[in-house]
Amino acid sequence: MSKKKQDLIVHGEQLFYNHGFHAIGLKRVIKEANVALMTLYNHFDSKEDLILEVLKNREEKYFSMLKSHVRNSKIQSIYSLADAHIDWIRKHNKNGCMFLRAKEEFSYNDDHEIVQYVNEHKRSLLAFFEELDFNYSEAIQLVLLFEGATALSETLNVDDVEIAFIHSIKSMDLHMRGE
Amino acid sequence: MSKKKQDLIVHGEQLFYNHGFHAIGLKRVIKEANVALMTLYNHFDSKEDLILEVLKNREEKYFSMLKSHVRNSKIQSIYSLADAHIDWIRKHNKNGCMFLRAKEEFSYNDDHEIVQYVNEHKRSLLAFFEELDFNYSEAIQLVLLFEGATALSETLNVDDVEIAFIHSIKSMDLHMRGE
DNA sequence: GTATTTTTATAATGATCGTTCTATATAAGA
DNA sequence: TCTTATATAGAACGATCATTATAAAAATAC
Repeated sequence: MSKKKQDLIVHGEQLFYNHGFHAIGLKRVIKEANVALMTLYNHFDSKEDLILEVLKNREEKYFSMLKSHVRNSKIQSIYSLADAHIDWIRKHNKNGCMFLRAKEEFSYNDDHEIVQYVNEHKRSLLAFFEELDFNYSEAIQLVLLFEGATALSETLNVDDVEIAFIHSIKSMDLHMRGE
Repeated sequence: MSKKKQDLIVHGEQLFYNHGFHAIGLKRVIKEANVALMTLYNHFDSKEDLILEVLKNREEKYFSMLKSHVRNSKIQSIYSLADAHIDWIRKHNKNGCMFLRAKEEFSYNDDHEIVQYVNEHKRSLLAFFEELDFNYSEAIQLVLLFEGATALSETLNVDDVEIAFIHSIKSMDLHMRGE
């Protein structure tokens, strides 16, 4: 991938995530990426096309991070994944889930490519847990806890969120074993 | 409160919630509320002032709903509150938490009145659970589950979310009793 | 019924938006 | 060296944005 294109994606991700998709204009993106406007339109069809590529790039980073934390047993995996998710929040997610934010901002049209992409992304997360041999109900519970940790970190101290998050995972773990 | 002002708040809430704060212009709000532009500016200082009043109105509705579901014991209360929260999601929250969305869209400035208000709102929710005699750790866990249910309902079937949500509450309940 | 307040429609402000066009400059490959 | 692809700056497009100004119409109060 072209260096300029990469710059646009990297700085686009930062700006869109920190300020919102509608709030950030392309002028700001090209300024931050140090790229000419026509270079942006050379690499991307439109603003929404850029946003879509930013999201795809972020999804790839997140899932490859998750996959690197899978352990031998499913129980070991969830604690490892929970730690990794909190680390991710600390580094990249102080402002909520970027995918949900994208869906929210473009939800005026259910058929919108971005909306559909986010729906697929969340289904992928659910499928990821199911592939670790959690059943559907358990997988949903895990996604609920992951979403909760992300959302809660927007307004509360991440250290406190981490404690509650791990505590909830533990409760779920014990509950599962008890059955 | 004036009928016109009420209409602006009601329709503003719907539009801002469904499409985003930056994505919706005042023209759209007054059109939907059937009110003249100058009437809007007669009742509100600015767009952000309208947004703030919309949020305050929504907070009042949500908390009064929650309070009406408090039961005699804390354990009875959390199941009742969990049901009520899922009902609220079904009725008003298919697009995520409006308060978090507001914070996200105005987070370019931490000192922003809207950002501070949302922080206070979330602290109020935490305090609400603490007043039900849950300790700080338990209260955070509950808020995490509530946030998780709201976020998850954006992309997954609410019926499925409800099952996972109640299941998580149950796990937490049992874990608390076990100590 | 007169006075006062509220609501209305319309237009202008200056700014920014996404997108397109033109034309020039730079760099790489043959 | 000639060609081709890529990047640049700058202007223009039509549209929309929040906000303010003006002045007439409607509703309300005394």
